[in-house]
Amino acid sequence: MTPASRLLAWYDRHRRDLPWRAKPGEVGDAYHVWLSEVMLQQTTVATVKGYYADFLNRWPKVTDLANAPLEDVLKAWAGLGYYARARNLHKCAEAVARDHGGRFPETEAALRALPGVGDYTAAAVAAIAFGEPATVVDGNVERVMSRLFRIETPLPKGKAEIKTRTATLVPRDRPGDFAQACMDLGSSICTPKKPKCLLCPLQPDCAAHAAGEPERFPVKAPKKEKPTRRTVAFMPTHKGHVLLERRPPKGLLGGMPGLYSTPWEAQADFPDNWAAHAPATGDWQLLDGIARHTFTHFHLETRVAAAEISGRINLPSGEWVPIEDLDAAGLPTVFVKMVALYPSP
DNA sequence: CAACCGTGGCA
DNA sequence: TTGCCAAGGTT
Repeated sequence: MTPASRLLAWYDRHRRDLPWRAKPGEVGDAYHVWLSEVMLQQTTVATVKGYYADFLNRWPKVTDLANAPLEDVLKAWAGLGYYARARNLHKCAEAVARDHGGRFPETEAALRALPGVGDYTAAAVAAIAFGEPATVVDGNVERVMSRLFRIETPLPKGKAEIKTRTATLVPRDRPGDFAQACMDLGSSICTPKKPKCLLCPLQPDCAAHAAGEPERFPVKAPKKEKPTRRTVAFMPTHKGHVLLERRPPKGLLGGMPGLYSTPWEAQADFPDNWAAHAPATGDWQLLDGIARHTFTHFHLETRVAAAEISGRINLPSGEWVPIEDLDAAGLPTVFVKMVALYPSP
């Protein structure tokens, strides 16, 4: 018995039924596989399920998604995070429609050239949807393989070695199932903390288990500390509406709607000249409470100021939204937290 | 190649 | 409460 055959036998017994997963023996639909893989980047299965169903219901084919306005796609993506994924998702759909006749290319290299498709996603779609013997390496596979082979090189440097070792295991006949089996094993058995080695089909092959130290792997480079940035955000209201800005198309929360605010800067306290950054003149009053949110590389603390705006309004990029419709405005979570400080009637 | 880029769940 | 982490990609 090889590790791959042990793993596939385990997979056939414990296979999870997921919305984007093909029935046993069937090949996956490339559009479904791609959409799910992009959504699953750094995002949990539980979170993705609802978004995946919404997207497929609204845009049944990749050409439908290509024809949708970017703004609609961003709004449907709101709350999922990493909004560059949504921008690239739309770009990729356009590329498939325009350059590939509405069908996904079937080789790993051609997939890799699409926007938002990196090494992992290209390999996953190639293996799962097209049966190509591609080597799929995600966070789960890194953990499984670093333990199996007891790889001491810290991540991310050790990823090259992990991919090389993984490639030697990929079975030519079931590369897609092998990839999904590795990921399922990593998420259910070979977990970061307290791995269930007694239930693991690879236990007989596992070097880290043999050494009695599975939890020490994968070895990772030390992380940097996150600074805290502080800002004052503005809720300019007018007859039951609030003024939102459209953020610049790239960068943090790019292309998404949000509240106007002072610049988000690392500082010991909230800015005292905040009123100078208000998007309109008014009797600005700081609301009670602090909204806290953590991004990938910094913490953000926000105080919110509100004012009823009267007189002439002249703000080109802003949009007035009924306060009661804010939950449907497609706001990123950080702004949902800020808005929550505003007293509800 | 290191920095940038969200969010929610959980110990 | 805090840190960790989850089916990564781009620059």
